[in-house]
Amino acid sequence: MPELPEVETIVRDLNKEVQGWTFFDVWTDFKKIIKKPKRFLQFKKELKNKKIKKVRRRAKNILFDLSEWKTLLIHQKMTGHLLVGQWQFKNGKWLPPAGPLSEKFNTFIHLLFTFKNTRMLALSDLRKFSKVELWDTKELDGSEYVKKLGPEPLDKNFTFVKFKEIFQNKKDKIKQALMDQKVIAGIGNIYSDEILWEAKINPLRQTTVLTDKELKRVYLAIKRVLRKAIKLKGTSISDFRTISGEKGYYEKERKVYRRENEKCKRCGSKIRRIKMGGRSAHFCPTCQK
DNA sequence: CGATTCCCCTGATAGC
DNA sequence: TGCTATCAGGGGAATC
Repeated sequence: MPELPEVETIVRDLNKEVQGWTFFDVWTDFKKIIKKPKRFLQFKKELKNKKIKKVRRRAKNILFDLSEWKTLLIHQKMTGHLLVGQWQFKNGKWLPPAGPLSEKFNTFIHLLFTFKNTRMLALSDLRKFSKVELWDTKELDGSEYVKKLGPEPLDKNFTFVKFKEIFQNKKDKIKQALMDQKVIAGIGNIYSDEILWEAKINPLRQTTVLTDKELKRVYLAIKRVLRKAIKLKGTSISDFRTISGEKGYYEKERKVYRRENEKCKRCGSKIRRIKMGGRSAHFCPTCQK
C-alpha cells in the first residue's frame, strides 16, 4: 500500500519524466475508477491537449497540475501502480516490453493515458480501489476534502508545538491518530507501526495520556522514519514499485510490520500482532510501553 | 456527533 | 487435489 514515502518517490520520479507531456487519449476497461467527472467521455475530452506542468503530492494523493488550471488526482489506495513506458496492445491487453516492467501486476492495467510524444502512463491496480479525479485546480485546493486533511509531517511548518497541539486534542489511540488523514497526512499501516516501534510507544496508548517526553519521541520518529523511507524509495512489502518497476528498499529496514512472532531487533522479544479497528497492528510488547 | 461496520475488489493462504 | 472461507486494508458511506 503506497503511503507517504512511496507516493513521494513516485512523484519525484514522475517529475523527471512527464513534465511537458501533452495528453492525447485515454483508455480504460474499468470506468468506475474515474470518479470525477462521472462520465468517461467527458473526462477524456477534458484531458485532451492538456499539458503536464508539474506533479505534486498531498497526503497519499498524486496531483498532476495541468495547463488551463486543471489538476488530475490519482490515489492508488492499496494496490495501484503508476508505470511509465512504451507499451503495445496485444491480445486485448497492454503489455510492456522486456525488463523490470514485465511483472505480473502489469496484467492489471485498467487505465492508460497516451501522450502526443507517443509515451504512455499506465495505472495498474489488481483490486481496482484506486481513485482518479479531474478537478479545476482552485476548486480542488479549496475543497472540503483538501481542507480537512491534516498537516504534512515533513513540512517545515509542522513543528513539535503544532504536533503536540493536534495530538493532545485528539481522543484516539495513538496508532489510529497517526493513520487518520485528518489528523496527519500520509501515514498508513506500515509506517504507523514502524514509527511507534521507533518511539517505543504501544499502539494502544491513548494520545491524551502521553507525556511530553513520549510525544516528542513520536514526533521525532515520524520525521526520522519517513525521511529514511523516502531515501530508500519506500517499502515493497505489498508490491510497491517505482514508476520504472523497481522495488523500494525500506522493507529491509522494517522493524515490526508483518514480522509477527519474529524477534524484536531491539530487545529480542517476540513481535505481536493485534487487531485494531479492523486493521492489524504489529509491535514489541516488551519495549513499546 | 462520534464510533463502529460495511463495502469496494481479487490474489494468497489456511482449513477441510 | 480442489474447493471454500478468510484475510489483506485506504477511505468513504452507512449504520449504530
